[in-house]
Amino acid sequence: MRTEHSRITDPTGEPPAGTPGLRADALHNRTRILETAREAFSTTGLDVSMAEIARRSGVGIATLYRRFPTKEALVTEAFSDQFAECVSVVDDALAHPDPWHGFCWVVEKVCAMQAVDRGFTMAFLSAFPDAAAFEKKRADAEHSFARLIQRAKDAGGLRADFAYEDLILLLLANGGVVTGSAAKAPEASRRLVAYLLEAFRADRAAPPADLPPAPSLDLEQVYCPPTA
Amino acid sequence: MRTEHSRITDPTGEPPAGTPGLRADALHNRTRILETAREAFSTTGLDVSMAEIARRSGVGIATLYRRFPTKEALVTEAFSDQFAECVSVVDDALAHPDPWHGFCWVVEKVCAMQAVDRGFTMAFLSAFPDAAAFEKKRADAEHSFARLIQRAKDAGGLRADFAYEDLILLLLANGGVVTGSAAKAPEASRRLVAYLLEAFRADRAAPPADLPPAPSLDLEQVYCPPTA
DNA sequence: CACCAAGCGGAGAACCCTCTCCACTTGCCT
DNA sequence: AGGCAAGTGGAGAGGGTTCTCCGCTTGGTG
Repeated sequence: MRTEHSRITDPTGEPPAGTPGLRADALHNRTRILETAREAFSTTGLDVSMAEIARRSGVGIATLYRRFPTKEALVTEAFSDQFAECVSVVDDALAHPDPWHGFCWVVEKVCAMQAVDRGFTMAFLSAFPDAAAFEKKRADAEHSFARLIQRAKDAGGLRADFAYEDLILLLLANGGVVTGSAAKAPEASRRLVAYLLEAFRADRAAPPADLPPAPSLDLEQVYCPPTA
Repeated sequence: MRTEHSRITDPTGEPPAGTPGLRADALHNRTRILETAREAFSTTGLDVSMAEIARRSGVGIATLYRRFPTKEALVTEAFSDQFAECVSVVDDALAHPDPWHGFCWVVEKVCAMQAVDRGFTMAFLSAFPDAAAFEKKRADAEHSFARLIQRAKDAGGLRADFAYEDLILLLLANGGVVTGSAAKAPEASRRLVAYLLEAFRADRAAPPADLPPAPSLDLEQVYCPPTA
């Protein structure tokens, strides 16, 4: 038998078990910190200081830093739920009977998430590129999305020269609109997405294809603004 | 007659006469500072420190600050040329015989300028919203652009529900793509612009107009990221 | 050619930020 | 009930930024 304090050992091996054996009060604090952080990052953006989050959570800075050794760790953890939601949105879209509508749905959904949450936008556009925790999920989502694209093309809804990188292009564009349009972000984002989806349609047969080639974008090599 | 040092009084009342009576060496420094700043802001973005600019210019920080009392002043001055170029691009477009091509031309041109100059993008998207020096020019450009839109609509090239705010939408989107795609910015920007221009065309008769209404964006109320 | 205001450089003030150290308190198990 | 590891808070280190102060240098003119 364990002579140590046999913490909340969490017999269910559930995924978010990032909290191995934590004393009850500590766990409570951790939860509060995460709530505060989510709230703050959502409304203000990623550039809320750690001191501010500690203050709003009613804990000392040291506590915050013991639970989340770096700011990056806190951000990663705070947004992991929404990130997972993104992934599941893609999977839902694959289940949609009409490939083109599935495609539109996922684009609209993810962009709407970006629009409503400033911090998520930044986190998503890999403001912290080495958030290894996201990598696996991102890879999965990429794979699923590639299938979604193929299906939508085959069904004739999506133009044939649509490239996977165009999704990143759209996300970056949407990110710019969202961070740029403040309170009006949701409407602005919706309008941009509507325009772009229209341009992505196959039926409006592409004019002399004067579309420049896709520049092989990669969320990894994305520039991260002055958040660091 | 003036008993003071009768500086370079600049008899030509040329517009950029922001330098009233400056000693020769001082003026030389000022020029060098501006060159350095333009270069630095272009490649690195607006978040180059004043100390760095002073160092690269080979002057002390105090000199830099005496010539440009705030960083904002320096940015404003550094980009005033390119800003003026934007304005003239719009005017050139108005001279173009084909309204739709004129419209496309100005959009492509301005977005290309954004794509090639990271600092200009930030400055343009009013990272410094109270740069009063820009206000007049901006107002002029807005007016000219409104005429351009009307002409393009009348000629049947531009879809009728295009709103002036869509230009801002496009600029913000382009800004996001540019800051997000680092070295590949020019290609990425060109591809985005091609997509959007396609969506703006009138001929591809708008489907059941499920386009959300334009959200009355305004470059004034634009959120400025963590540049300040 | 001498004078002196204009111009200069760099130290440092004041303010942010992230993250660390350490003495004190407290939950939990025996 | 008592012991002790786990948990805590706040001061402060170390880095960044913009911008200021002040004593020294120098261009240009009478």
